[in-house]
Amino acid sequence: MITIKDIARVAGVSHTTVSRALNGNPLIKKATRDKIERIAAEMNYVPNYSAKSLVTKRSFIIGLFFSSIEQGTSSSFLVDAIKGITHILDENYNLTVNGIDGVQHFSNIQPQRFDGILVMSQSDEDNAFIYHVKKTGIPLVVLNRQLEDPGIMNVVANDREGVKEAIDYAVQQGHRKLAIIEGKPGFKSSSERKQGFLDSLIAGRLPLNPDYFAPGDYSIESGYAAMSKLLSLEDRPTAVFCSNDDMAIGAMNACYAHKVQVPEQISLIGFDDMMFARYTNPALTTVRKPIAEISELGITMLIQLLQQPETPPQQLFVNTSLVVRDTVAGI
Amino acid sequence: MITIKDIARVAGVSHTTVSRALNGNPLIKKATRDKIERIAAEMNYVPNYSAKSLVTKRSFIIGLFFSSIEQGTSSSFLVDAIKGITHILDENYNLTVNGIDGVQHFSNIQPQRFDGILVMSQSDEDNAFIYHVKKTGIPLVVLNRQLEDPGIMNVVANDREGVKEAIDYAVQQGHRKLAIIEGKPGFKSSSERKQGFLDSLIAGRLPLNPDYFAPGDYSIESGYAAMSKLLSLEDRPTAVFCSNDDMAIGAMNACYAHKVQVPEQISLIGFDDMMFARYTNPALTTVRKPIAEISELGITMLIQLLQQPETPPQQLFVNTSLVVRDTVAGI
DNA sequence: AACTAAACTGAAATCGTTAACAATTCCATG
DNA sequence: CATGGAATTGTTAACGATTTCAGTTTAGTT
Repeated sequence: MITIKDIARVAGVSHTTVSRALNGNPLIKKATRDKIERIAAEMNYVPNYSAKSLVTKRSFIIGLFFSSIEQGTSSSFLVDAIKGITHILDENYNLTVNGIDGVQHFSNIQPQRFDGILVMSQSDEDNAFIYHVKKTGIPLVVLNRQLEDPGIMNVVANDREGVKEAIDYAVQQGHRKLAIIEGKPGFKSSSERKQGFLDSLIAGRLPLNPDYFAPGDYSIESGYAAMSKLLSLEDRPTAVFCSNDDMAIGAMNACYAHKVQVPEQISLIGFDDMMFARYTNPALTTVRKPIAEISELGITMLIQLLQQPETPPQQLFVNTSLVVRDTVAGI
Repeated sequence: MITIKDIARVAGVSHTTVSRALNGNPLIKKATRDKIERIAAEMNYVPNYSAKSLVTKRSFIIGLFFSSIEQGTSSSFLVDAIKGITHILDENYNLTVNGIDGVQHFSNIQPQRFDGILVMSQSDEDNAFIYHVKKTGIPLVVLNRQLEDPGIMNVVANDREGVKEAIDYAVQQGHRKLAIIEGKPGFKSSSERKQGFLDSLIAGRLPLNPDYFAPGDYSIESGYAAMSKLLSLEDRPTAVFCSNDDMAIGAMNACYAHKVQVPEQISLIGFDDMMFARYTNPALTTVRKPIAEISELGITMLIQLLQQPETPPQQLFVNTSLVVRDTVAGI
């Protein structure tokens, strides 16, 4: 492996000059700089990042942390996030992917190891981790889950608004008996989406039937089970909002199993707009949650934070949008 | 940040002794070691990985490279791989996730930056990258795509066998007119699966109808298009093998659109067994490809390779298995 | 021509760790 | 009680970069 000293020898200058030339230090004369750059290129020089890190105290590693990657995180979610980030992040940085639940020792999370951290948070339980990171002083952006703390940079979708819009649409189509299959208890998104659902019903002065609130946990299976329960009701709802698309798919399966026609007999609305939503049968009407955009915005903010640590934390919202397909019928 | 020198001062020994004690060097007396470990724990010492890396020339970073993460890689694929790896990999290592198509400068891939590299390869085009890595001497394991080169550690599923088994099953159900929707041209998996398809037809002495070979590219859309073409044939096939589940979903949608009943009028077989395969309607009969197992085996081999660089490269096969659900009817 | 400020380059220290080699301590032995 | 080898521990020099501070050119003024 060749080092700046090798280059210095060839160029007939000191290694200090080489370091400066290669790092764009303005003190170096153009002629010298050009010569050094040429030689460095010829010799296929690549800086030793460990040495660089040791003295500059930067690791060139950005950590992306999910609540969990083993469970509860749907795959489109994870992928869209990674896509959004690698799309923006330049090649000098390495992106590492971890599950918070896999972090045994918080002590492994320190400034020397991560230049910045993105947390794709789904649950309040992430708070311990988030506050640890904050305490270490590592630049931090929390995505996807709205935080109470205004001291942390936060990028989220307005789930609540998005759901309200979708339910408004269903109401407008004539539905009066609306049910919800709720998300995983404890997840902020679950309560946000439920709130949006309630907002719409209340705005429309519709009755709230306790039977129409079915518990779920974001898994396909739970959607199936919840829907089965709703279908067994004497007074069935005419439309069901599923707190994510996975559960909507489970719900749709339950309808098939019970020989209930979608949307003729019951309407369905999902949330996320994952890749397959367009390809269910019938195609799923859902609320699009722009995870890729959230991630892109998040990494952009993080880079900003790396360059200007004094950037004041803000809370940024990304808009969801209603995607009308074929699972909601007019009444 | 506290260093081994701080600990040394407190413990009244030299920093070398501290280093040795903390690294399990057998030369250190038990009493001394215990004392040092206690102090280190009390002081919340965490080693500086940059410094460690600089002198040991190990980066504690494992790179996971996909052919692309922007396109062509289905999300369940990416996620299952990450899951499998993080499941095995211990916390001292960082896992970075990259797309080969995002690597601008091969020079960034050097031993000082990666202790080991896993390539989840889908295309011959990855070869340039793979051989660059091999040349640098970074321990390397290539997953998912079978290589010609016996000098590289390689973990793959026996796609061909798996497909043959699936087609044999369809034949056994009475099908004689079988079509295939092929995978992305240039991808090794595409030709392997096609071979498995051919193997079965040939073994069953069935005719090969050129109309029954429809091109695809692994995307849902291409499955839809290919199926539409097959359905428009005068002499339709009775069963269609789709080279992955995404295309099977597209194909199923085409059937719906053309009001063709699955499996009554046409049978469908997929490949991968992704999470949603169980939840299509009807549930998809498919070949399960154990990406998580492949990844786990791969990272295990890689760790082996890190510890014993002289481990001879081998080619390991992981078995696929036929998952019978509801898209293949008897004739 | 002499002087001075600006422009540029270099020497040496530093980051936190490991490792080669040297030095010390400890005990059993003669 | 000296002695010698084994068992421990310490000294010092890397590793490859950046940075501080000092030194040398260069160019501009008088």
